Amino acid sequence: MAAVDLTTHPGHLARRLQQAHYLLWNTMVSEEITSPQFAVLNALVAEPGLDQRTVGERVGLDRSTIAEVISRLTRRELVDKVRDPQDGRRWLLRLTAEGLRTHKKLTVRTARMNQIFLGPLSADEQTVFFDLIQRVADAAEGLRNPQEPVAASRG
Amino acid sequence: MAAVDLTTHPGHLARRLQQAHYLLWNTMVSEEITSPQFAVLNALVAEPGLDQRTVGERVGLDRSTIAEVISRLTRRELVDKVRDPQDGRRWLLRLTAEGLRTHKKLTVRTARMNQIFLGPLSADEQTVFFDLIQRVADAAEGLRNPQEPVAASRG
DNA sequence: AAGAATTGCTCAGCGCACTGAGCATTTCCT
DNA sequence: AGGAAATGCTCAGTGCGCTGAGCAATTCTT
Repeated sequence: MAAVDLTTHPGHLARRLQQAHYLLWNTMVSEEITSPQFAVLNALVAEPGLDQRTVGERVGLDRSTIAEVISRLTRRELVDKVRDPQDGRRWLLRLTAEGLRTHKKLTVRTARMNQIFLGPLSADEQTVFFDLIQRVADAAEGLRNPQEPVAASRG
Repeated sequence: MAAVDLTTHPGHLARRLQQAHYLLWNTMVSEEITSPQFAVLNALVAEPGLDQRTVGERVGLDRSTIAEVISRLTRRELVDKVRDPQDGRRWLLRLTAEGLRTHKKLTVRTARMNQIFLGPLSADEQTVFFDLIQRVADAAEGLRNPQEPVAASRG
């Protein structure tokens, strides 16, 4: 008899929120391209020619996951991958024409979907919603990636 | 040049929030038992003898996922599974003694973790945080599971 | 009582997400 | 120049999460 109320557990809420989003995305945006895939396309629109690791950093995906996502995008010919001639370890990534078209199309649909998704909240509440989630996520990420001790400042 | 700002995309924020939580859980709560697994244990503490589908409903997992989670929990001997003698389609689920002990232990650690996780927010903000996320998630789930039309109330 | 529909569960297939191990290239240090 | 360290990526393994197809037991209908 020590069951806990999961509605006060942020992890549980985060999972439910993401699932709900996933379903809505599937019906309103695309059944082919997923939300993380869109995030990658978007990162490459902003900064063409990024390498794989950096793209992962921009969208918040680790080395293994970003590799898989990109392999799916290249298989669909939305992204091009070429070895960096300056540094043979890197793959440089770039959208194809088709990739750019896809990004454009999904941008519109995503905006529509977000409106529906956030519909239950007033404009003010939406702002708060973004702010709170971001602060929590940023702080937690900070716990894992402790800042470089900013060089040795004595002591 | 039509890149979008992902920090205003609830889906992206939800994913980051969940990842951040996942990492913290791993370091502060358990490397063996995951958050969804804990949710299942918790549901069975509250209502012993539930069937698989209903547990899934309680914690927000679909039929396939709940089957996998439960198979891991039974493999670890935290949960017992017996055929319902009244209805041969059902598996009835119940915690083992070990499962109960595990739930107890993790309840404590989870509470500690939640404090850290929500640390960046004031008490008031935490309340708002729960409220906003829950409203959005509930509404989105409602879109997918439209209420039974409450019988035919004329026209 | 027999057939149809429903229900609980399993299985295969896809995709996201992480870790640890390992490979190849580059860079850094002596 | 030559070895050590760092860096970008891949691979194998585990777990969550969804869909569609299918099986077996139950319930509903006639």
